Amino acid sequence: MTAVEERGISQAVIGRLPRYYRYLGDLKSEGVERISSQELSRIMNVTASQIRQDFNNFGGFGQQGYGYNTSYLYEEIGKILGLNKQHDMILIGAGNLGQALVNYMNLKNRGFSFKGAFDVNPSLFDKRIGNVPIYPMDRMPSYISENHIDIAVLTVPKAAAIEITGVLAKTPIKAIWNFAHVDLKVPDRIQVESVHLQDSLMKLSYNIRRHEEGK
Amino acid sequence: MTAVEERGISQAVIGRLPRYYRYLGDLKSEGVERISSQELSRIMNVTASQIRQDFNNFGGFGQQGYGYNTSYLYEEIGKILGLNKQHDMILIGAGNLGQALVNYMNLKNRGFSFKGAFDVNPSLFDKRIGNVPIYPMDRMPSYISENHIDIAVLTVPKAAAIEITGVLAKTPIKAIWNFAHVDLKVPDRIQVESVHLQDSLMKLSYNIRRHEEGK
DNA sequence: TAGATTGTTAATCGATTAACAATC
DNA sequence: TAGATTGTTAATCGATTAACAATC
Repeated sequence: MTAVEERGISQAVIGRLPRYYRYLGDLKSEGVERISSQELSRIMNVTASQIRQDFNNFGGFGQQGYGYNTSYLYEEIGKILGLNKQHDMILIGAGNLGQALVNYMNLKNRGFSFKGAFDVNPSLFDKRIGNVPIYPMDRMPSYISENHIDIAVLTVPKAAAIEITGVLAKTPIKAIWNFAHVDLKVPDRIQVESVHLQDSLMKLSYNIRRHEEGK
Repeated sequence: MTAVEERGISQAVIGRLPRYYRYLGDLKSEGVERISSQELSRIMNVTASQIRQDFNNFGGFGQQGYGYNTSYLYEEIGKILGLNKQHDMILIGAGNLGQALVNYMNLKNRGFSFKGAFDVNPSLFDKRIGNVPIYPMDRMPSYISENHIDIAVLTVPKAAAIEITGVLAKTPIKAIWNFAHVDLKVPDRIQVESVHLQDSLMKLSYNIRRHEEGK
């Protein structure tokens, strides 16, 4: 796999990588040393063809007549996903959802770690979320520069999210994990991934209605 | 639009409906009475063709030479998404994330409302999340039947999620909104929508790496 | 009526699946 | 070597975009 070959992978493929990673992690901890695309296709409920095509976007990870080495494939997909690197994060908006994310991520995901939180509410400034201190919002830009923060996690209302994104665009932040119900406009150098909980619930609602109406 | 015509809408289309709904809601509250597919395409950054095709899956909502009536289109998409119906929900797993979701949803989304929460931790049983009481887990199945609960929101660890899904399959629950990092197996009559936060963050991580390596 | 814009068919594009030669 | 299974090309399928006739 060379850098050049990785050009132009579709988001459909990228979107499937975390799921492969999860299943391979499970197989690995079950002590499964090798797996064929056929076996994996049965477990994951996708076609073996798709599995082989997906992996081949990044070069050959398997061996004819043998299959894939579970540990090796797991590690390689981890590298593709950038999970071998440390990602330092800040929380912007220390409300319920934000606090839950900090507690959740700092326990489970070693590669991703919250270093600080920011809010506009002064009553939070002497508090912490677990070990993570809460600072006033206006210290956010300098904190990002000084502490080499990679990812800003946005858990603020819509209007605030747009405003703060403007501020973030002037910092060396690399990415925004957006939980606000709005599409953010950012320079190309900043990656955005949005979690639109309302949209997710609406899809569920659609499927309920559709099933009830017998379609 | 007849029931028959709605057969076989692709998930790609369904996935775009909440975004249309959001933009139309914004336009409506800005006082915009009509909109053409071309104008909307510019605002939403998709093709006008796709907009017209998407809407036409559900019948004609527009008028030649005029465009679409913003309010009417908004209401119709709302109906397609089942947002005109009340959805009663329970929380299963009253941890950080679960509590955040209850506080978040009960404030913002009138159609979706949490009626109760369930947990295995006895120290929570006399507490509430906002107005929502927390009950012992073993009362969950009877509560669902007696209170006609539509949606169970799963914010428990992986192993518990699988076990609880087995219990839910024996109740008249219509849908599961799953936040556990696992793919749930359910009977066809139960709809599942998963929010895999780890997967979302991994996609972001991939895009950071890819951008840094100049691809 | 003339202009605008939908609804809808046709063309294109991309993603998925099938097939099979290469090779371990 | 023979069997198994990948890597990869070809075929199919579905989704997106373009084009334009219908019609408000």
